Amino acid sequence: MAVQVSIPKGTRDFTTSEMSKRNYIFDNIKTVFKKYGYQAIETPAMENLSTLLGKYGDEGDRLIFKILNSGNYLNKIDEDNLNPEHIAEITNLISEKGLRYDLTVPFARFIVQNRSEITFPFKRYQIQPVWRADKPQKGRYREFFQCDVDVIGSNSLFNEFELIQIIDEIFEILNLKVTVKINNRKILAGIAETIGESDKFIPITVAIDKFEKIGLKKVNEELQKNGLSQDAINKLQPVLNVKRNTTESIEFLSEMLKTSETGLAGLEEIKTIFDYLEYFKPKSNVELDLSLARGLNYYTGAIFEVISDEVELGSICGGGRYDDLTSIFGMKDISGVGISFGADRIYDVLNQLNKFPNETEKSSDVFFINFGKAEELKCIEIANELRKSGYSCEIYPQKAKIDRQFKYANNKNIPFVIVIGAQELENNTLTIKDMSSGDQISIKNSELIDYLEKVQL
RNA sequence: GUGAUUGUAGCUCAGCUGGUUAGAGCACCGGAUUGUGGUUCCGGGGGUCGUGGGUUCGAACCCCAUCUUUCACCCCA
Repeated sequence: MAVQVSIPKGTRDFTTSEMSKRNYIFDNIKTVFKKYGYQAIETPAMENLSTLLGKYGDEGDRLIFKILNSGNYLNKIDEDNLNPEHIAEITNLISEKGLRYDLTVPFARFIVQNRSEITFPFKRYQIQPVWRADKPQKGRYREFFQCDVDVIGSNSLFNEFELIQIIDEIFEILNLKVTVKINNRKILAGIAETIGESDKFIPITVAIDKFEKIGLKKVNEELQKNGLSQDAINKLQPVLNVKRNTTESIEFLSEMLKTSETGLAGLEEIKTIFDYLEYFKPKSNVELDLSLARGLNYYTGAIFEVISDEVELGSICGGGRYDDLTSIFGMKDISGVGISFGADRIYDVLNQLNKFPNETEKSSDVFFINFGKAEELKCIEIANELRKSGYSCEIYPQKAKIDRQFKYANNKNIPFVIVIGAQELENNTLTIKDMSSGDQISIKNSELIDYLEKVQL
């Protein structure tokens, strides 16, 4: 080969057919967001490192792509300091910008910076790529899209309920059967409190979060490794090893959390959400799942996760309430709740189940064969009329062999091909071929729109 | 970051214990068919075998390094 071309590790090109499928997902998600009054914002691909660093833990900091300063970025470097021990300080001197790692932290920055122009409660959605310097593997890329929808500046559990409605509506439109799992961080905190290990709350949530994946035994091992007493682990067993439906879980918790103020508050929140759901009756399963914890530690109240009932692929949507996200940027007491749809995983699920509608593949409704200058002019005239009526159509841009042009139309999945040659031009007719059946008929130019309506294109 | 794994034509892959001119299918181009695609037949172009080094009379094949692919862990969408 002449030149070796490639793209960076963990990134992808999207072909025309992949893009039409991706847009099918994005368009449907956006439509639903807008229907509930959420408005789009965008933030820059890069943020100041001071905005990003320290928000995702040490692990996260390592995964942020850093951007070299422009110009002579070495001019602040002292040669004596050039060794791996000083990597953090050196990084500070040569880089002050990084690519965004998620949409939530830039959103918090956005709120603080633009607070004077925002009407609270603020409902926004944001669909943009994010970047992580992770090692790529199955379902994990270095560049991927997040579709976030959040409402900030309102404590009401109505917002949690509305997000469940949105989840339910989107997956109904996409024709996917899903289960929405709900839990509450206050319940988890209450559990940690009642088993006497409040200070180990974070390791407990991290371990519980793995329950589905690694099973009870390994969760217990991990808890032990993190210094939980055997007594506490024993007390935790009934939470994990009994399968309960939502009602049973609520009963179980009201007994267990009797002595925990925080835990009972969380339970009340869960009850309120399920009361809303009594009226609304979602199509998806919505259940209280005590093993749901979510790794991200900025969540403080309700947490959500959505999994496909038909394909095992991890969570395809998740989120929760965070009471204090903007305080890291100096704006206190602003509570928010939001969820993020994993477009890449939803794509994989739809693809595996073959649930993309066929028309997402189609490029145009009608294709015109080009026979030469005179015929081409006629085609332009008819094509413009079709476009006015809402049909998409294209004319082959130059005279070429007929079979070549038909092949082109076939490869682009165009359902109808119109042939206007010397004969048709003379009689003011056109020949239209239905590419799926192979039938073709000759009709008057004026009958074309009627014909297309009849075949319900 | 730790441990495996992959790389041969645009794509998917064959290629024997190392042996001289590296193959197939699909795609592409031309023809059978100068107004008919998706099915048929014939022909054609396209590869310094990821890259660099080493062993050998001889390397796609063995050794080392490096990049890349995929996967598990960590973490996460």
